[in-house]
Amino acid sequence: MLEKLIQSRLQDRVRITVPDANLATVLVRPCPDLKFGDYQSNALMAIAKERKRNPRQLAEEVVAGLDVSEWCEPIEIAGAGFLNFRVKTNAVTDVLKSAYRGEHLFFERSATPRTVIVDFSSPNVAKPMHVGHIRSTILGDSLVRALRLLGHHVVTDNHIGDWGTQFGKLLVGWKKDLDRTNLERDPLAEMGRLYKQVNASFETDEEIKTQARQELVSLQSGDEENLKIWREMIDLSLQEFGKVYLRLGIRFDHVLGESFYNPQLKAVAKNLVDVGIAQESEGATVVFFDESTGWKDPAIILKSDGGANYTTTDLATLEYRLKTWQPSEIVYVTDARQQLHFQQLFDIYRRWHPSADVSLSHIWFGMILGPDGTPFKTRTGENIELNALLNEAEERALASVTEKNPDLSEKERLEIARVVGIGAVKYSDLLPNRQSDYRFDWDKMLALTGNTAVYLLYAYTRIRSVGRKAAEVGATASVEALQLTLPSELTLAKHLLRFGLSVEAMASEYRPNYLCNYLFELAGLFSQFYENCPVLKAEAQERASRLALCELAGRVLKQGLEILGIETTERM
RNA sequence: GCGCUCGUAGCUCAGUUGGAUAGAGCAUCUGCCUUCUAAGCAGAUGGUCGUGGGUUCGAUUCCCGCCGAGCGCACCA
Repeated sequence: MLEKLIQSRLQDRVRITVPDANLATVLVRPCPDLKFGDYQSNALMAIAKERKRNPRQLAEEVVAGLDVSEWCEPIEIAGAGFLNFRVKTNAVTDVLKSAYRGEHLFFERSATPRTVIVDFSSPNVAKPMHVGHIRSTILGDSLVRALRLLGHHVVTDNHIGDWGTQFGKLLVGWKKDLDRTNLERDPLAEMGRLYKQVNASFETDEEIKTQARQELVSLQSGDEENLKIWREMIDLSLQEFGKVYLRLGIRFDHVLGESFYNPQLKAVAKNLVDVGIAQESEGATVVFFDESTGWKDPAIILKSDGGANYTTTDLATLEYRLKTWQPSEIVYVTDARQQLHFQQLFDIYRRWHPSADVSLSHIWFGMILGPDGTPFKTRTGENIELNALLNEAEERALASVTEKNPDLSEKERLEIARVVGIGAVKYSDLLPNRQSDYRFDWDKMLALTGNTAVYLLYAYTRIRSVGRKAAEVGATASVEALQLTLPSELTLAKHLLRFGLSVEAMASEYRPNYLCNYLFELAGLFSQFYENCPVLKAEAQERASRLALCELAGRVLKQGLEILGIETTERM
């Protein structure tokens, strides 16, 4: 919070001292080490360099006219030209007081809200969601939450895979061997069984192959019976996906699957040919790319059998979204392997609609690996189903809670296990840099020590426990009594002020790990405070002050976890 | 062959316009529960940031070469 005020005033001075400087680079950031101060700006060194000026001299010039004495001690110029700001305790206390009164929670809503479409999760009909969907789903959802909290208008659209060649096989299986009882009990398992069964004989059995092709053609040409079955497969799948999303606390504004765009595909392809972007090659309709891209192979728009593929669908989807919601940005959250596809998609779209004013971002992420460093699968090489994975997380969490706190009722332990188990899965997915592959490790994820959801949730329960005990003895928090005297109180308070920076950093770079690390530090600083500063045993004035500090730390921790899609619990 | 990403402590990983002595967790070792949940806290040990050059006042970060790993490159999505 304070860094924004300091930054704005610093920018004012730079504008006067160096009129042609790019003020967007004049940023105030937390110091890497508290001994330098609380906030710093390194911008003047870069500005001096561009102009071949002495950086310290420029710094002195700027600082001479810079008055931030309302919030800071005298500014220090250090080293090659760092500006170090040390905030006054009074200024920190004032921000805490306004937060306590509910005027803000250490972040500001964006002054320039954008409309952002976030495309994430996108499971395939007739297949259970599995580990491959975890990152897109959890990462995408947390980005949505962060953007919304900052005041942006977000549209979420689950672009499910409800069309494609797999339906030929599924229809054959459905008609030949559907077990209604199995279907009612576990629709996705039954559809998966049918698919596997047909698929197994597909390569060797010419008859099956022909049947599958015929069923697909028949579906695509509007055969009533096949359409009916297809719709039933979609309905059942959506119901099952809905159960998983409910467990994860995720909802979508729209579910417009690939099939929604079928009516547009031919026109899209024709238009691309008409304007000279697409051409025929080896029987297919394709788009070649400029030599400078280095992409030798073209993207296929229409296969030689006339069918469209996902580049075409994605182009139609893009058009529809722009027309329907006029977003300033569309964000696709998918795995790293689709980088080339999205680069090509964006390239084609830019050529197709050069004047479109929208930013297109592919937010990609790495793979989830098993303990041995290879892609995470079951022992038999199958994908691990998301539902089963969440079950195991809850079971493991339940064992942990039961061991640590056997006196709680079973009902309460089950609820805690749910929050902790789901939270642990989410946190372990959001903590690593999204672009790196990470190893899925149950023990690490649900470890009672280290940077885990468990640690953050435990810190939260300690805060809440202090609050409950205080209420029992009639002690109340008072923000007016707030005084930050001990180092651990002041350090904790200053960290609360940085909450907004971490949320903004997360939202602007689509990196939830920034917020995870902020919250881990917050929980650590609270624990230090908790060790060093008795709350309930303190004298009245101090007790009221510390209760207020606890309350604020609790609010920020809860809000931060909420951005990550993680619920909190009062006890554990 | 071309392209993308990566190589940081024994292990798993952070490292936010290039910035100040490179950080965390785990593991190992040492302390702290008659005190608000010890699922905690305090401290110690541990790194030529793959390697060789270059740009810079300053490089884990930017550029180039080399070594090693993963992934992707015409009709699946």
